[in-house]
Amino acid sequence: MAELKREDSFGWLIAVLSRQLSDEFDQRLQALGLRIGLWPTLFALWEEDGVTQSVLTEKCQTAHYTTTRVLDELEKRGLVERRPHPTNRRATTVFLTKEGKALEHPAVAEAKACNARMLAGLSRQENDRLMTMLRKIAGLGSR
Amino acid sequence: MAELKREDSFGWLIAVLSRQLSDEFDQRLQALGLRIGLWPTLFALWEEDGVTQSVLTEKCQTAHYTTTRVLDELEKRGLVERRPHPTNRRATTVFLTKEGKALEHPAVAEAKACNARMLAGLSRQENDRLMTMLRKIAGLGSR
DNA sequence: TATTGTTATACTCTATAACTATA
DNA sequence: TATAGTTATAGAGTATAACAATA
Repeated sequence: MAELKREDSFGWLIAVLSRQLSDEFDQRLQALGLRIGLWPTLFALWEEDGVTQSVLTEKCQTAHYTTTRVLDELEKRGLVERRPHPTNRRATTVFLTKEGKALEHPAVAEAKACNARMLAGLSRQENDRLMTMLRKIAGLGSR
Repeated sequence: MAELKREDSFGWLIAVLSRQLSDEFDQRLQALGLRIGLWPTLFALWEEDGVTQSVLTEKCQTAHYTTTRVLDELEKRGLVERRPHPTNRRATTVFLTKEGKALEHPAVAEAKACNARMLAGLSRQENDRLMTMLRKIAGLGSR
């Protein structure tokens, strides 16, 4: 008999849910010609574009070389443009193209659908309580 | 302005927490000479050893080739033994060695410490409610 | 023909580090 | 010397598929 039960481990539950969510979301994004690896960067740009790559790196909580490669792919697909920074010649600023901007609505709709499906079994009150606690744990204040 | 806020997305919160947890847990396991990739298989064996690889594959929700490689590594480290199945000559049964069994207590202690640190900001009642909701979402009944 | 397990291959993510160019 | 970004390389996870042995 094990010393710990799976279902009693927060980490185990989070790992299971994370896997379920990323699988489902990745599949949904395929319908838009995207993949989940492109999502954090696109999302950050929908929040605010015209920022430098180092800003994107920080917002995505990823590594600078990952940002480089994701932007290469996004640029190749015509979703973003790299433009020289007006004053700092080392820096590059990143802008969404019209095509990149147009993807926000359908992509966010898929994200919302994904969340809704996962949380379908909870009441509105449970849903709110859950989100509040998760934000607290993730270190985002109670809001 | 974005159509969706990060902190309002269940999926985004789960992804952040999953990353935090796996980073912390992996670091804790290093102190025991383990890594996180070995954990699901070891955990399944602590629950019950002497099972076949296909059973482990199912319990770990992974792929059969992953089980093969993880067991290769565990065997090389002297934590498990593969033995022929008594009646089915295709199948292999997997047993923990004394060393593999001895790791359960310290490894589970790290898992519990990891969970406790993540949930430190919640009251006992919040903790219980959170776990109940997560189990529900993950499809594990309300327990 | 289906099952059990191994191997080959490839793609993504992650991590370290070396590199260019600018500040 | 530090910053911004690119590139090379390697380890780990994941996926498909081919394969051998057995049922």
